[in-house]
Amino acid sequence: MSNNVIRRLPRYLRKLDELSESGVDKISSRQLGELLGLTSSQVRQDFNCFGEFGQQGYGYNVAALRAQIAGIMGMERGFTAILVGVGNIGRALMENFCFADWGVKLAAAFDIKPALIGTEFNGVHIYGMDELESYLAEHDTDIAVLTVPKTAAIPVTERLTKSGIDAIWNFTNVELTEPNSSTIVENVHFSDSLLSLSYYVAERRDESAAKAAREEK
Amino acid sequence: MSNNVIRRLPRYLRKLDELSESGVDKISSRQLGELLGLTSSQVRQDFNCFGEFGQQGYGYNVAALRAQIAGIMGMERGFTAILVGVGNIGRALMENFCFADWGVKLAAAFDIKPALIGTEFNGVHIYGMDELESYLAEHDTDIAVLTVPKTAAIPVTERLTKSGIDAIWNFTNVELTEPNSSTIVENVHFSDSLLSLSYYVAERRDESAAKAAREEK
DNA sequence: TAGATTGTTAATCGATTAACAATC
DNA sequence: TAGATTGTTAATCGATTAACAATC
Repeated sequence: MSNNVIRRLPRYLRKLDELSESGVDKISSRQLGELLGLTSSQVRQDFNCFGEFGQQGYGYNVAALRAQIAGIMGMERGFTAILVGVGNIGRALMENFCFADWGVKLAAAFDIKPALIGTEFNGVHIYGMDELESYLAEHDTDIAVLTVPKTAAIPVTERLTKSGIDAIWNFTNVELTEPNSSTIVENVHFSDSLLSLSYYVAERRDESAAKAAREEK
Repeated sequence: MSNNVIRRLPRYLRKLDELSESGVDKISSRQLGELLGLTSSQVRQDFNCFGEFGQQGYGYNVAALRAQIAGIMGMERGFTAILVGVGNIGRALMENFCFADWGVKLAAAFDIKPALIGTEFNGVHIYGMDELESYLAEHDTDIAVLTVPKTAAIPVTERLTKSGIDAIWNFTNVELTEPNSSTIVENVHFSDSLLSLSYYVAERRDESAAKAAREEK
């Protein structure tokens, strides 16, 4: 399936949740497209990749479509995750990000700081880093959330993959994607995001300056 | 400029920084492409969007190319930012994310919690939310980092845009992009990222299961 | 039934890849 | 000079959009 489609599915999901909350229970591809800045054709093509979710002449049932997309994204599979590195970002995720809302169970966290080991954040137990391998040997784990400092990124990743972890949600600003690795890596690169924003701001400022120059003439 | 190209530029930049640190001072489009999983054609096309950065028969000078990309991304423009909402994510950004590395000056932060107002994080002063408008009236500000709780996202965004902010780095899980708005919004949607990862994990598990079933037959 | 909207095929558009002359 | 690699045009590929028959 095209990566572009995969990246749009979560947006549909969020918008459908929003519509549900507002009491909307049916929607057409045209309406949904307008809400997300997409054409109705694209919306229909996206859904048709996975089957027939709508009803001709009627549109899509919001709840049913939501459930279909949730299924496609793997939200009903009971995936479990561990978080490695309980620093600021790790803590922000543990305290403010609701993994369960997206079908993922955050089962444990790991850190090297003695003061943190044995404590809990939001009901999640924090183990010492030396317990990582033994924990993973005993608990089926699908995803590792990597929130360690930059310098620890590579060695910790090696320990994780050696213990059989094949999916990493990477919050370190280190490129983990290796050419021959079979590990699934999803990067949250804050710097890339900020730089993209910076580019568009720069472009906007140039346009304003050009416009001002034209008007002065 | 194509959005795809813009999203690749920060990756080139990070890789070039890495190469610089390792003492590499020239690189060909083929080598750079291999490091990032791109074809040499694509690398050359991307750079040619902005001018001629290389030298035939030689390749690209790492430092010069890095400087060119930094310029394109607006890193030399001295953009300033404020951060609104000093919760866990806000604090994680203030303490661990080096805005200066990407050419952005984080000049101030804002929160409603009286205990935080007047304190500093990493050298950045925290103002009360009621000082937001007066601060923005006095200080040229290019970017607002939005790290407030979900419920505050929309009202705070309105206050920001009314005060002339035209670029928002959005960490709330709320869709701010409005059809007719001229505000530049860059979203960091953790949930979208996790769901994409979840999709690829689900796909991988299905493949493994299919393979196991084939072998059993 | 008439109107609406899907599912799906065909047409268009844009992005990536291939190829190669220019040139260092 | 010979080899290497860019800059750039042309070819290919894939994604988006348009169109419309099917059908609720």
